[in-house]
Amino acid sequence: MDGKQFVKEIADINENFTQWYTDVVTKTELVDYGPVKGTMVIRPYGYAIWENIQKDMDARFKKAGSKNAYFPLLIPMSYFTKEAEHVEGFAPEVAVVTHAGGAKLEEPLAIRPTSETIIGTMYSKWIQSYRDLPVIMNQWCNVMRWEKTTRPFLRTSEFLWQEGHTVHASEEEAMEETMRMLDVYRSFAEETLAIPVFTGRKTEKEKFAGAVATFGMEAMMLDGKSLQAGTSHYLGQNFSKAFDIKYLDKDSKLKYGYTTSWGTSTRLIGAVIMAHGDQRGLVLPPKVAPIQAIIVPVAAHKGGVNEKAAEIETALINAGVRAETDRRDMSPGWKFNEWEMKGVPVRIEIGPRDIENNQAMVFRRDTLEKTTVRLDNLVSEINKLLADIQKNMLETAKKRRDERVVRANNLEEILKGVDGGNFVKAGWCGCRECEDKVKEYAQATSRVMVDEEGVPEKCAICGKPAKHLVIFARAY
RNA sequence: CGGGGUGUAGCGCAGUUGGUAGCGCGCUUGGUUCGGGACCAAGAGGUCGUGGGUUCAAAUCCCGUCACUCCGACCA
Repeated sequence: MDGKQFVKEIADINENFTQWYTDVVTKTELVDYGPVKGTMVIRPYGYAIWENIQKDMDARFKKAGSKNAYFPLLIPMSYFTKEAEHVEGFAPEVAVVTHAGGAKLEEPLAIRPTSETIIGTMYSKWIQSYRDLPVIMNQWCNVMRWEKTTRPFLRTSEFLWQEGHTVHASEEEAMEETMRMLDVYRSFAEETLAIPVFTGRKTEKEKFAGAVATFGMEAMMLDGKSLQAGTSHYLGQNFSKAFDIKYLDKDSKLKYGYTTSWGTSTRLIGAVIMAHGDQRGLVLPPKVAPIQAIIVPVAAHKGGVNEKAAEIETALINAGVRAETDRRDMSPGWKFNEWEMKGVPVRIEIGPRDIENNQAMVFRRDTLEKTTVRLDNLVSEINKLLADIQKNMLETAKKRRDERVVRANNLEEILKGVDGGNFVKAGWCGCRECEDKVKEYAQATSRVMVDEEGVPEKCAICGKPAKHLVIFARAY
């Protein structure tokens, strides 16, 4: 048997990307489907990725002055009605608890779809003076949005995320915070997930319900579609006025604060899968891979093999590598394929012949290259290799993306661009009608505005003077 | 919420003139194997999604219902 039989297990990545994705998340044991429609069970292997994401991102938040807290899951329905746009935007997808303790509740309770309302309520109690500002808090939690169609990680009824909520004394400071966190997300995506992203402001149509301005980061998936991988919202005084977040300023005047919120979710795991995967399955960036190096003993029944494998494992763990040894009683080929499918960045094969020659076979998942490494240098070589894989994955993804960003001067070109699996940059006059036209004609939406790259003269849709340079793409 | 598809062993499926359920993988036990999904032998595992109807007899025919899934409209 060659590798072909194995490859058949995962759908063809080019022929049916959706099926490929579903195969990858289930066959690699990242998730299982939950009993309630649209919910997912995150299995240990998938959850470990999330833990690595959390750890890395959390350190970046702390560095940016944020502290973690926790707010309740259940929010009185009346809280939502305080901000008009917010309630209108979220009402259709809020799950509501009507009964508890064996009786109907006086007031229904919303299962949080996001926590602006309850956090705003608490902030209004906590903030008195300009000395209390800024308030920068984040919570890691689950939220629930009753989506019509769902897909593991990308859109599930319940998902894990982090939501940061801040209050500032001035508009400038709040805006700065909004952009700072957007940049934290961008650097995290590139440095840790090895995913290049476009960041920029969202159009009115695409912004968060209740925000003054929404900024997002968009990542290109292997099929050329875009995934919104994180958002940072400038909320102005919309929420501070709705929730009465006021402080007494230096000039003894009572003023409303300016708030922001920012979030990323387990969708990031979906982004990693769809930005790096290949025909064999997952390809995980070393920084988030649950297992960075898998050791596969060959002919383990022969003397010294298991001992050598254990020795290598210990040395790697001591050097800070997440290493494991696969001691299952299965043929080596089976293990090779399984760990490749699961995206482990580095595989180390150790057998009698290697031990004799004081070496090990080392395989890297990103390029599928196999080399021999002397046992004396193994630990340092693996560490070097992991760093190189991390770097190479970003470069590869960036190159792939940059080749698929095109310009368009009219609707036909926009359609042609997205049909070819590209991101399309085009001038836009700023009106909703033109945005709707693109949606109707090309099934593509505006992702972010990247005005800093230079705004073209004319709107590609209506021909009137352009106000923005927009990236249009089909999106998840 | 509109259009299509599928429900049979853990997974993937086969099963029509209606006659009491099968294949591959996986699983268990024993043995031989082990450098790219090993082999032999013996096993375990099913109220055929669900409710009703027709019939001596239903996985199979009829009616209802539920679930899942794909494609559209809505969304991190």
